Amino acid sequence: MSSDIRLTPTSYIVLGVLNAAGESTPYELKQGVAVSLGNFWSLQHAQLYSEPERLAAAGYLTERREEKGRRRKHYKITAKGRRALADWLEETTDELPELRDRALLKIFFGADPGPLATRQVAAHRAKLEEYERIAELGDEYLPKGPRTTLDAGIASEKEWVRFWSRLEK
Amino acid sequence: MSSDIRLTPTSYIVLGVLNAAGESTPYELKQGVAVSLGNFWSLQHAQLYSEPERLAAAGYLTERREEKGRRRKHYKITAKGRRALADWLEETTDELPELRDRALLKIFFGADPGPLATRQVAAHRAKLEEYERIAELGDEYLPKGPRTTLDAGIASEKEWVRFWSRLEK
DNA sequence: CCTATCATGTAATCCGTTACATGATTAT
DNA sequence: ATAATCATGTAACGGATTACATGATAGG
Repeated sequence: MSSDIRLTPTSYIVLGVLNAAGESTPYELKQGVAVSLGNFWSLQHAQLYSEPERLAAAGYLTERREEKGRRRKHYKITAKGRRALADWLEETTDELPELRDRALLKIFFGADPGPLATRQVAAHRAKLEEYERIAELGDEYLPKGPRTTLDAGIASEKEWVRFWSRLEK
Repeated sequence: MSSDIRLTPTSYIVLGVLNAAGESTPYELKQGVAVSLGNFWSLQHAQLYSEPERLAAAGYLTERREEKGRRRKHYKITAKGRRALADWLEETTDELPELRDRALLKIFFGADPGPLATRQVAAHRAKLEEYERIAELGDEYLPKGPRTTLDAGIASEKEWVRFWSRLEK
């Protein structure tokens, strides 16, 4: 039973959200992810249908389907799921993120920085403001984890605004 | 002829390297990518075999196979390939990168920041030093594009060192 | 000469994206 | 009522990773 599968970041996102939110449908997952997580790790909505299925088949979630009406699927994390999540949370890692910035890739291959920089500065400024507006809400509205990642996002966006601004001239 | 395919960042990496380096084998591509590009956009070596094949089938590259010995494949960019690369380089974009940092993902879901931060600080410091050593070589050894992305990498690593250091206590 | 490592390639799998489709709700 | 949008789901495709495999070269 429950063939063992590889758990990807996507898996942990589903487990994490489900653990915090309790039983949810894929659509609710989507909502949960979009809010804050989506800013630094976005998912396609289709993944929020297929991934829970995968996890359920392997025993990390239970699946309950509505009998009538929309026949929606509801997922809930199991003990096995909670354990997997907890284990993952405890493991440290020295893996570094990659930038994977398409604009930067163009620069690498010799694109003219000027026009690119103009658009990138604008886009990063907009994102930064969005984050700062959320941060102003105050800590009562944000759990500690999301709050910290928001700080990371703000710091990172500030750096990018600086970087592209320098390139703009 | 030459069914049209979707060009992904991977495609442009192959086109870009091939454009700069001239005719190359997948292994040489790998070397070319590893050096500097690999720091912010890494690829699996297998992709450097399959992607050129895909591009060649669509007319962006020519493929020449050694008749004897290792029967290695040599790829060269075509006029169509150069045009595609040039077009892509000219297009600006306001697409933003995502952080996609696994360590940060753990933080988001409530992992204890301390132990994670310790390892991350060390890893980011090491990367930063590696970059700074390259930067010290001076601009004669670095084309302008790679030099700019190196600067981005340095700025970004500094920011991450600051971020994780703050979390460490 | 043997072993380890580098160089080279293919195959299989699987995850992620894109596309397609339809059932509910809300707004006009 | 009708259109538009939100909510929900499946299917197909393709790119990326992993695993497998073997030929060359260098070091002991």
